[in-house]
Amino acid sequence: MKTVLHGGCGETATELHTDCHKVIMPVRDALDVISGKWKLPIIIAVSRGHKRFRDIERSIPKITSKVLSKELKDLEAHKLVKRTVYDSQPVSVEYTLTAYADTLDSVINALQQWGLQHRKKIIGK
Amino acid sequence: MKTVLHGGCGETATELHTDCHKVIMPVRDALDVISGKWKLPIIIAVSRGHKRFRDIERSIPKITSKVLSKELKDLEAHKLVKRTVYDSQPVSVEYTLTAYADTLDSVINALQQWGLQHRKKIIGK
DNA sequence: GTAACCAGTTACCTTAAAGTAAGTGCTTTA
DNA sequence: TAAAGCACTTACTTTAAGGTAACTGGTTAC
Repeated sequence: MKTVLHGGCGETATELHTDCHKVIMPVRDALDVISGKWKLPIIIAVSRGHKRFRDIERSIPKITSKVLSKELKDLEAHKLVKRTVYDSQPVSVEYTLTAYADTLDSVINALQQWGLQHRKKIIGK
Repeated sequence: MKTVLHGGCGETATELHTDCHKVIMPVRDALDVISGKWKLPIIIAVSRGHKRFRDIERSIPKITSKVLSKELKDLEAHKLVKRTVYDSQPVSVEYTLTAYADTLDSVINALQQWGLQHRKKIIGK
């Protein structure tokens, strides 16, 4: 995993630019972690109680095991998801959200609300 | 532009899945519109008062005119940005946010806040 | 009159994300 | 004992996003 934080640019910054960058940089940092088609859907699925690999897979339309496997590893590396192996018979694996993932709640809520009204706007016209 | 809304999947839905999809689908609808490296940075730049093409270009580190041109068209198609041509001498072009784009405020704020604390967490360790 | 600014466009190329399909090793159920 | 479930992996291909660089056609400032 590459962890990137977005820093300044090489240019002479005007007041407007400086102000602007103060918003753009953190937003890009956040997008680096959560953007892509699958990361938020996976976080949502796990937060709703889907803990097992196949269970998560079934709860997210169209996802494949290959993609799920890869994204879960990314999320684990970002400390958003915890993977626990229980050596029962047979061995079972559980994925849970970390406390850190809970801090994404406001982001998910904002996106959900916006997505809902966007859908209404699209359908309603 | 393709406008996609995420609908149900073909499977028999359990209670958990139904609940889960109610969150996943709108989030994916929202991500379809705003994800990618450049859309939110552009919206932020325009909202901060950068109206002219070259001005926006300069305010966003590393963006190129090709990408900016394409993304502005996308945003216009999604009714988030308005392009106005003034036939002064020489002709000037201005980009402004629509009222609809203002509804993204809570999304941008949530991402900015999360990005800031994420940056602190990464640097602080 | 030439250099620079504006608002882009064009062609080409690289990389990363995602999709397709099949297979692995293990276990439990019918 | 054959089928199906679990948790994945591997190999290959397609698609989309983004980057590089040059160029257009107009305008204005030096």
